[in-house]
Amino acid sequence: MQTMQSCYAKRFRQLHRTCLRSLQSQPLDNELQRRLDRNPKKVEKPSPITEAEIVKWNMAITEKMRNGHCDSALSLFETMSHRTSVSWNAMISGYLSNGRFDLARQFFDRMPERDLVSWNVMISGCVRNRNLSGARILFDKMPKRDTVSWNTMLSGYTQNGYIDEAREIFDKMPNKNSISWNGILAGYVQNGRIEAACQLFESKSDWEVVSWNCLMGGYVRRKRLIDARRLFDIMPERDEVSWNTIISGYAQNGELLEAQKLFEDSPIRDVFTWTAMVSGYVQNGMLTEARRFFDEMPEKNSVSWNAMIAGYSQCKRMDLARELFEAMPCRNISSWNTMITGYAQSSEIDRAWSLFNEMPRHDSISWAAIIAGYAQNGCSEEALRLFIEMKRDGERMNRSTFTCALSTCADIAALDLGKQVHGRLVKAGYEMGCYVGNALLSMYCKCGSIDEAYTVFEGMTQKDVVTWNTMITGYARHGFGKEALKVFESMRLTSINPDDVTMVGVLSACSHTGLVNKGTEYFYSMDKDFGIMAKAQHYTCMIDLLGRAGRLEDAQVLMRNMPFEPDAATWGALLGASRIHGNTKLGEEAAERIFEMEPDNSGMYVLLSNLYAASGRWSDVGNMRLLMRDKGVRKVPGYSWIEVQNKVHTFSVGDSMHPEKDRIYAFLEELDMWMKREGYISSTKMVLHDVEEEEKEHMLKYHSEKLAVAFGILTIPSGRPIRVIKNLRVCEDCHNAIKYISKIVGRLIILRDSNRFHHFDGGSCSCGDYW
DNA sequence: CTAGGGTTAG
Repeated sequence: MQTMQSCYAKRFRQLHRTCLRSLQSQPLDNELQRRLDRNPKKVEKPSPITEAEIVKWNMAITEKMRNGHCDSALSLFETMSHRTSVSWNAMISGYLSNGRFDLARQFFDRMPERDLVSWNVMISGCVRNRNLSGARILFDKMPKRDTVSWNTMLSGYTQNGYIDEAREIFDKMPNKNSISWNGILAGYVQNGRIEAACQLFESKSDWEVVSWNCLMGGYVRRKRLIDARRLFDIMPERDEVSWNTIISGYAQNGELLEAQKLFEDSPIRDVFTWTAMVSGYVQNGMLTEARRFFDEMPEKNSVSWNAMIAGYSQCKRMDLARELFEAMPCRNISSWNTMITGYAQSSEIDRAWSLFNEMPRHDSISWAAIIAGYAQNGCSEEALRLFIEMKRDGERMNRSTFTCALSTCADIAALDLGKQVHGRLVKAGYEMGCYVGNALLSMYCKCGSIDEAYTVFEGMTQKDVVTWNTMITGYARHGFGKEALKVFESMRLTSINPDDVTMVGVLSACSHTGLVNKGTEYFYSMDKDFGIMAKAQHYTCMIDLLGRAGRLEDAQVLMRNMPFEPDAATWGALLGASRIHGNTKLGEEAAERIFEMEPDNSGMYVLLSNLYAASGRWSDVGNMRLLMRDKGVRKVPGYSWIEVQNKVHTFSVGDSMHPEKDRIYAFLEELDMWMKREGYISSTKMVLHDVEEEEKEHMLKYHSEKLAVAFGILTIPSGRPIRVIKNLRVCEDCHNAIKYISKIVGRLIILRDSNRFHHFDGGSCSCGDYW
């Protein structure tokens, strides 16, 4: 067991390294070095500068930095003839608060004599950048440490979820002040260990009001309003934060009457109090009330405006949001971001984009919002292009943009790009926690690289239920049912409980592998073993499982007895089973029900016409086509794509646009000859087995997936798998043909269709011709 | 340069 673990850890590191290598090294910032090395401007009469003057200069630098004018601060700094460590520190902390960690670090490394504050500033910069190991190195290296140094390390650990390390720091530190005590308390609170926080809180009595508020805030965040209120009532002194915390607690949780009562009782009503009320009403969808409070507010800041704008935008009232946005006296970056998010989520991506271009400055949230906007509106390529632009803009990727990038790569199955993102992730020094790790795992699964997915999975030191589910479902969708079940069995040995998603994965794994008895066993023991009630999805899995195994009768009985109304997916499972087993009558009935529920589902017409074709009812095949035309069912054009050397090549049926088309077509002709020699017979009569529209054999040969596969064989070096993605289900003839092709050329071909993965190898497919 | 409350992404 132990050696297995370290073996995977090693493979995980190797994967990291290969991803890192695929990145180009970043150019060094030589320009800055030149500017710093340049001699300070010679003053005609070198008059001795007074201490008061130095202080004035330093304050000016701090002021410039506070207003975000890094360049003016730098010119001031350069012009100074006497720089004290305070000047250097002002530059460093200025850069840090303006998000320029790299420049801050360069100043820190170059400053002649670092004082205690310089070290502390730099450590806090690392912490704010979530670079804990960097912070720790500095902390261990610094010649002298004061309480601030210890506290910075402490809060660094707690804010990033390392509560054990934080506790170690806390226990070791020689002098503790009230900030240290509050630090460890906040650590427990922020990491969800509210009981531990409570215990600590009871172990001493001289807590400051800040800590009372902190614990109360913890209860509020966990919606434990009664506990929060108990603290509020007994705390020895209350400040405005105490009042605002309890008020916003009630407001956020829908208890607006109580919130309003406290609002009136409160001795101080500041901007926070008013905004809490507005946002409370907003979050409960009570926009009129929110607006009344908003209008009555004696003073508003940008956050108050933003809360109201967010309210309108969450209700898709972008007209009203826009009105406020235009009217507000000073917008901050959040206002812009709120508007962009609103437009993106109302499918008005063009408006989001023009605001994005209008806004004065972008932060990581603006980028995440616009990128997610494009990705969610189906423009994955555009989203990925923006990532590159984001880097050019100097915005560093954070956990959010990384996960967003990974899921976008997963959507279009861009494995090479995904690996580059993986490389950047490693380079940026992110620890493989669940948040990032799950996205990475899912990317490898959806990009068809199931082995690398498993490497990531084994390498992850922290796994949550999502991690396990992703791996199980990943294996199931790739047709590796046994592996999926193995993962599930090892999950049962951990303390993490399976949930309903896990069981959908497990059941579909059984179904794809034909493990009828095992699946049935899991299905009926779900409730007893894990306390999971079967949902409609689980019944659909079971109907699929029984149907595929040819037990169509049992499948129908189960469907009749299920406590839900069958939906299109359930009938779809039955239709699929009927197709495999050639039960036309049952198939027709299922199809009819589906057409009633989802008249536009073109995939189902295809499935039904396949069924007719399989039983030789050719006139019905023709009728289906007419029916589709009459009902105006919009055919989704089928296309496939493949990534070669970082570029995505897209093919549609009979494609004649690709620059390499002559080579591809010639190669397909040659392949065809070989395939026929091996015994392949094309099934040209199955006219509608795909929504791609063609009838003749020579056209069928050029289905988009065949074109993409042929292109892949021609361009991807041998030994590497060919990964092709198709937006619809793969058609039967292509599936058959690709099996032959995999044997003839001796290559592994991995095809992702709209439903699942097919691994073609040596003439057979991992789906066992069941899909 | 290290604590607690209101807005924006995933």
